[in-house]
Amino acid sequence: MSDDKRGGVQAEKSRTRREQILDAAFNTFARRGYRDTAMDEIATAAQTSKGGVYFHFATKEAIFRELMRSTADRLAAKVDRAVATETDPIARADAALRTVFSTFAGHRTMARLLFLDALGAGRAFNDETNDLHERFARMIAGYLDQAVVEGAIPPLDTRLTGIAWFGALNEVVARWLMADEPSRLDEAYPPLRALLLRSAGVPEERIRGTGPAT
Amino acid sequence: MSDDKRGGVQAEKSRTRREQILDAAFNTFARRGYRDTAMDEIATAAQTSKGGVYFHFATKEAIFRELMRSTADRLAAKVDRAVATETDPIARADAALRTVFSTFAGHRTMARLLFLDALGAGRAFNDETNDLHERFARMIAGYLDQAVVEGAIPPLDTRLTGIAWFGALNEVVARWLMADEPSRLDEAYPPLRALLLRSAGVPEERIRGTGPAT
DNA sequence: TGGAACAAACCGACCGGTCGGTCGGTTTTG
DNA sequence: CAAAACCGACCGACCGGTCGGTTTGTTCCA
Repeated sequence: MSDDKRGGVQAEKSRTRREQILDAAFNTFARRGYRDTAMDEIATAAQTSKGGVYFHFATKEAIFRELMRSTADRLAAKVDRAVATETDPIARADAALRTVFSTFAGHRTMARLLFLDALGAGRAFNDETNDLHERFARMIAGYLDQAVVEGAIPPLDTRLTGIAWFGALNEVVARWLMADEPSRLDEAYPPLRALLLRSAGVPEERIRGTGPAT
Repeated sequence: MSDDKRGGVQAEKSRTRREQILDAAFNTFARRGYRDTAMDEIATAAQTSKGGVYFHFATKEAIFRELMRSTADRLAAKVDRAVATETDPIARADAALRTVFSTFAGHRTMARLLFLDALGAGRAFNDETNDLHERFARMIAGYLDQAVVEGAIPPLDTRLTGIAWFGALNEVVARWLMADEPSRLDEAYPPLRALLLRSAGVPEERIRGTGPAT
């Protein structure tokens, strides 16, 4: 977009200021959420004025968009690079997962910006959402505990599994809501069922065997 | 909270009106999101006035809270009931999953309210978030496709698996961000790794075998 | 070299609109 | 007639975006 080849002091300063603003916006968005962040805050944090910010960016949304994309770009590139160093598919999965984890562990803010969807609204919404997730994750974990006790599945980290199951379910439903994909939610049931059961160590015969008529 | 035993016409009407408001709020929140819903909208949709709404509820947040909780209660109860009809753990998992799916399929609004976290903010945030999820889900699916081609994992619905994996990862990270659990994100790596690999049909020996030293 | 002329970058007071919540008053019910 | 329920005009705070004006850097010519 901006291939400024002329390296004047002015253009240089401009680029720097742009980065300052992006940086300030990144931190503020990650800390206070999109809606609760005022343009004045970004301006102040970037040590400039609102007018200055609006010289570099058209709207608040534009800042957010650019931030989101570039951050995601960086993460995706990092993962791609890590994956490229391996050849075995499983080693690749390991590399990808480890890259994401270590990146987030080192940059909580990045994780917040990219992965905390509910951060768009204020505290009220956020807290309530949080409780809901916690609640369902626990519910699933409880059932998993029972299954372990009854010997239906091998012992495992039921807490983590509950969280992961809920996350997977949530995401599938969210995709359906947002993109109408699949057109009928039920279509996602068989593969998701199989995936979840497998993930808990249910033997393949049992998965195929007990499946309802679809 | 409100154990009104006296069954006067007044109290009855009051309860009805309360329900009306809750109902209107439910629909409006689900359609337009928390922040974008104005109290006047709720009032109008409930065929009353803002003053009327504020007679029954203290704040906007209180309405949302009650709505979220009661809706979650209903869903959880429904799942519990469905699960109770089965004894075999796998049949129970089936029942739970099917209940959620069919409930949501029949009540999209409920799904939106409960499962679309990003709905708290406006369109801008929502769209961007949506793109991000789509992007990473596709990325994962792409790698899974490779793994299938190379024969490392059996053929499966890579699209759905990509979505589910991302959802699981997202949720684990989100829990860490919100509740500091686990305190160090890395601690979630081994169990999540195992869970994801298992879900894709990687044999148990491979999962245990290739694991990094941690 | 100096300085006029021009443009890029920046500033912050201000505007327009929104919205949660309030309050004095009115209607309905017991 | 008292209490409950309801109404809607209004208030005050907030906030994204604008705009006229100022500062800073760049160019070019005498």
